[in-house]
Amino acid sequence: MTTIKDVAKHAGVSVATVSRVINATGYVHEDTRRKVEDAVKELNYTPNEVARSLYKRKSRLIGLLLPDITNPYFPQLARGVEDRMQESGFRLIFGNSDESKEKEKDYIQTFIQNNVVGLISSTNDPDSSAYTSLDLPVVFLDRIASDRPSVYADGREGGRLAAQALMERGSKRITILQGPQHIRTAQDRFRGAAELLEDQAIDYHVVRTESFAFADAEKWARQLFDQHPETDGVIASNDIVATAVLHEAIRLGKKVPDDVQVIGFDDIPLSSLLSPALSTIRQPAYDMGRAAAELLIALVEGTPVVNRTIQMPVAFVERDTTHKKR
Amino acid sequence: MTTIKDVAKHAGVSVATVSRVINATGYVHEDTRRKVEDAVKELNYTPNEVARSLYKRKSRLIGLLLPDITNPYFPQLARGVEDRMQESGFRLIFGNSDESKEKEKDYIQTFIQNNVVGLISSTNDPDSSAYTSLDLPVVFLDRIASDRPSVYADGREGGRLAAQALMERGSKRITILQGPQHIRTAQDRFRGAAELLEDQAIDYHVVRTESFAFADAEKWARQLFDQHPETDGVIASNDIVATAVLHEAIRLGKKVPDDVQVIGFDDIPLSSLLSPALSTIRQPAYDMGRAAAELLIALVEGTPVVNRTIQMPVAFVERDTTHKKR
DNA sequence: CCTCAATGTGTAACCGGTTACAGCCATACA
DNA sequence: TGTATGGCTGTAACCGGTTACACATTGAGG
Repeated sequence: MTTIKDVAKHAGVSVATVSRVINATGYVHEDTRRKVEDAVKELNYTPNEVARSLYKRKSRLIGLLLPDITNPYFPQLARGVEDRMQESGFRLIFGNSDESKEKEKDYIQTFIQNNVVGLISSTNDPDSSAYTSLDLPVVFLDRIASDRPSVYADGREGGRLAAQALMERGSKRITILQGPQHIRTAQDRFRGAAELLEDQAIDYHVVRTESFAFADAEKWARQLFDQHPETDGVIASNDIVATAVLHEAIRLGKKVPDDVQVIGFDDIPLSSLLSPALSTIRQPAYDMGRAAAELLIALVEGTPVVNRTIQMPVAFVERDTTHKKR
Repeated sequence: MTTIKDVAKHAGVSVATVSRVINATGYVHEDTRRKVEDAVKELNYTPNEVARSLYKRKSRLIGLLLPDITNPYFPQLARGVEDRMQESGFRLIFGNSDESKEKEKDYIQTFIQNNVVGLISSTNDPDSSAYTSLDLPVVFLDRIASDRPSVYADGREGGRLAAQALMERGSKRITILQGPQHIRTAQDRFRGAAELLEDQAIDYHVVRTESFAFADAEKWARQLFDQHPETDGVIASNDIVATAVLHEAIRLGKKVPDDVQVIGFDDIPLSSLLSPALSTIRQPAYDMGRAAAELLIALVEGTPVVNRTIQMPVAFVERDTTHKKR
């Protein structure tokens, strides 16, 4: 490995001068600069980030903590984050937390040990001491921390949109799958939907669900049609759960959307490929990832930030599990 | 941030002794050890990995380079890698290459600058100088580099299995979607299928395809039924492409599997959720990720390795886009 | 001709760890 | 009693950069 000393020797200058050239700081004579640049090129030198990071107590690394990259919603977030970070020369250290506090703490610990300059996390508990006691810039992604930087979609509005879509398309006996209690964004969606249905004095039922995993979702889908067989409209807590509902409905010989309409949440890539294609509330996951990255970069670089919490818009995506409107 | 000096002062010993305690090296008196351990606990000290890494010229970081985490096949690989690495205390620096050599080089560069101890890559060109000139352990994942460590599925056998499955289930006029020419694993699948059909003297056509993206796949699906309308069996280059074929078949009013059978490759999570659910050749993506991680760890730690190239088994997964066999 | 500021460069300390080496003490053994 | 040996600890060099500071040179202005 070639070091700054090699370059200095090769160019016949001191390491300080080489450092000045590669960082474009201080005074360097034009001729000297050229000599150094030639040496750098000739020796194919690139500075060791570790040494830099040690002295500066800052790296170009960002920690990214997601519950599970295997869940089809998260790759899009991750990609958005990565693309934006890459544009500004930051790299990602990545971890799956499996929603376990233990793992989260573990990762945060090693992130710090590696001098990351910031952290993007989709945690269920932004108020845990693991985060509050951190003196790193943190941005919460797809999660809400009232007074701290976060980027999330307008779940409340999403819930309303879903309820309204079903209503307008003739569903009378709606069942809402509530989504995990400990995930604030899921509860916002639920509240949005429930709220609107109550306003409109529409009859609805609620089925509690505990996770977003498909295997569990099948169970709740069964339970849904078991307990509320008269249901003619389902608002699922996300697209995975909606898919399970769709399958169960078909298994029971119900026609979708004629016997029962289904709406999901997220608009993961899968949704448009199902048959019937899933109507859903779209979250702009990729853009959310980018926005979070952008926000974090501003925080890291000390650029003044006007909006520390960014709420992204959601939209109803009409496909084939809901009636065409007129 | 508390440093080793703080701990040393607090415990009334030298930094060397503290270092010995936390690394369990050299001689340390039992009483001293306890004092140091207490100080560590009290100050909540964890060693700075960056400083360590600088002196040792080795970190606990691994580079992971995938084409696109947004493609549903890769998260499973990534997760496998991550889980195994995590078990041995390694962290991942992650990047999407988009199959661009430029980006690959860029990432490899910064991986090196961060003293990663190894690299796992799904590159299309393992023989590029970017890899051959590297003096880091590299494991190629889902890609084949004849003489260098790699983990991949048996595509040839997969192709054969696919062809055989269609044949046994009565397809007479089979079309194979060839898959990108520059991806060796895709060509192996193709060759396996073509091989078997030739052996059995079965009539088949080939449609060339250039990528795995869904948007492109729709185009080729159209082309397929356009050029070879009599096709009664399709071997797709992967599940994404198979999904597009499935959609096109349904759009054309063809019954699947009665008019045309379809087989994919990969068995991504999506496949079982489609209706009809997609029959496919399964690659054990998660396990492949784990295996690659395991191999790399052995390489990094200098453990003797017997098999530097690991070929994982594939299997036919019978679902609803092929006839049930009797 | 003197002074001062701007330009240009090198020396050495520093970041936070690891480790070679030297030195000290206690015990064992001749 | 002298000496070798093992146990234990501290000092300081080192990893590869950055930067404070000192110093030299040059040209402008009085």
